[in-house]
Amino acid sequence: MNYYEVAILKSPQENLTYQSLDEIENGTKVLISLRNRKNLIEAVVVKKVEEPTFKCSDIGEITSFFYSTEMLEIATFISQYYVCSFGEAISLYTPFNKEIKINEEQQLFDSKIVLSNEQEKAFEFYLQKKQFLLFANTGSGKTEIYIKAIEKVLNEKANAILLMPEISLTPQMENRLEKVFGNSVAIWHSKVSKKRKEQVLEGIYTGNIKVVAGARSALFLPFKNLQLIVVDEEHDESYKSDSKPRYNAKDLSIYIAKKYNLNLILGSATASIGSFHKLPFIRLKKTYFDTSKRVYFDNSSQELSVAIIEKISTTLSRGNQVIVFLPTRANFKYQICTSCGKSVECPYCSVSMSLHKNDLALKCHYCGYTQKIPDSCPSCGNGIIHNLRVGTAEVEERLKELFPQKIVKRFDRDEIKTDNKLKSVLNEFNSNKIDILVGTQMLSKGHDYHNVKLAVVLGIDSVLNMNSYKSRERALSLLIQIAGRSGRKGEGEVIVQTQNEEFFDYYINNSDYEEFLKSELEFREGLYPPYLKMAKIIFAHANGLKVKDELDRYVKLLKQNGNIEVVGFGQSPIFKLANKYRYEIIIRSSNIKELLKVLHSIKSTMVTIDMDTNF
DNA sequence: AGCACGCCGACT
DNA sequence: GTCGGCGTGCTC
Repeated sequence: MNYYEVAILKSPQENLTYQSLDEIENGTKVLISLRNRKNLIEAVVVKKVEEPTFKCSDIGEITSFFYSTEMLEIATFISQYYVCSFGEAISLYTPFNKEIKINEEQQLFDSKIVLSNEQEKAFEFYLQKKQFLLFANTGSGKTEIYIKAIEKVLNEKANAILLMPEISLTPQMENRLEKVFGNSVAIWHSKVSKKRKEQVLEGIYTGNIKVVAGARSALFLPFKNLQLIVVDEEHDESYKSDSKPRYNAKDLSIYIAKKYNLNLILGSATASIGSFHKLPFIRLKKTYFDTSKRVYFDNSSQELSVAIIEKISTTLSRGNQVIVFLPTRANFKYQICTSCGKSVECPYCSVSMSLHKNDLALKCHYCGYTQKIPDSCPSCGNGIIHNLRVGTAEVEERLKELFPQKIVKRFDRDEIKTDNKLKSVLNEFNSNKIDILVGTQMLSKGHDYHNVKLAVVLGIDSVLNMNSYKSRERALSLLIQIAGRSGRKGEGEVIVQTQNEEFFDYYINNSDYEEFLKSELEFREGLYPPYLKMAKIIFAHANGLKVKDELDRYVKLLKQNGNIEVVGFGQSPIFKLANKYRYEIIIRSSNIKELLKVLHSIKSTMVTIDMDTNF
């Protein structure tokens, strides 16, 4: 009889031991029974072990799917670093299939791309360093370098992965890749249909699909000979998963590339501080079109000041387009009573609800709860609910009043719900059928706008004033990303509404982002990442008293540990979410081993651990 | 995470 | 009396 340690897929429980008469290789996917469950469940053989002291059950079925040694190793790392079970970590992967034969036919690609001198230098740097940060201004031609690098790897019979945040939002990348790699490239993200995913997997198994451009999950596809990972817009915080395992696909890419000596390109116009600290970088500043950008500041606090309206008006009268950016989604972020100052809160989550004018309703952004707009304040009964902080729909309405002869459209998650809608709005905009596009973060994410000569940035102060050590990085990179959308060909203007002109002006007009990264690194030394590690311990339970007790118990316990520091603790920013009360503890340490030891020692059903949390 | 067990209130 | 609520605890 053989005995095997087995990890149960998607289960938080520890590995168990099963027996079988068969000789089973490590990584094989098997089906087992568990005492309390009626159906067979999926598990992975981790290793062969000695006969245990307790009685074992038989392995029910051996499948033809298997996880490679590398997959098992990386999953081990994930379970250690991001604090989850091995079963949860390995579940991120799609296994290989033994039954499908690989098509060995060699295919050569010719991108026909000729790199500029600057780009050539960056490519040489890549060949020399293997893993590097492509710190390249908007419009300096990052994509050509990605394609060249992918082309080279594919022509050496290897595979490549290109990670992008929200790839479903960037159809132009898809087009460019398909032009060069044809049927050998596939797109992979959560919105790809089940049927298409099966096709793509089949293609990866047979070797016909050699490169995948995708979201986080593309990192876990069963490529036989992965040699390159490209992480586009590497500063983007959406690479961090917010469900268990809470891994960061960018950080994991760095880990994997270093461990297996793979090629790695992290690309961004506003490089993250972490990557800037960790990797050699090359700067690409020159843009194809000689763009001259002028950035103006406006310190008014009205939604649309006279100066802003004038700028928009001038731009439009010259036949050019305008984008207007806001950090919030709905019409107004907060509804505040003019008499008692309270806002209307969601009954399930302790957050203020947002106004959706089309539906005449208040909507909770976290749980989706919707209610009618109350006629008077629900707290004091006599005040009127007043709108604070403007949103996209409100600005859209205002602009339509101001420029009735112009076409104004909204570009946010409420408006753009499908791929087709996205493509059609982008098409309309790029063929000049829309004059002003009003939107949120979505506006800043890598789209090419050809005729935009003015970017209006509203509400950036609310990003800068958020209570996080990352606020400055977030606000400045966001501003630069949006500014990059204006004047891609020729002259462009940006007008920023802010009370913090000094900060933005210094790094935009007098200095640059590299300078900012260096000063920020100085500021963070000894206090924040990348110099030390931070983690958040989240406590959640329907019983508010119970969870508070648990929090207090752990605060006391953690404060006694000399190897880590309790930075803070208390109610979560959203105290009540989906009917659960939430508290959190933030800890940090320069000693990663000790930090992880502490995190692994926490055994509580109320707790979720978030390593390298996006504060 | 599931899933069962078990101990309490409300129904034919 | 038993149906079903979800709190607690276990899974080789």
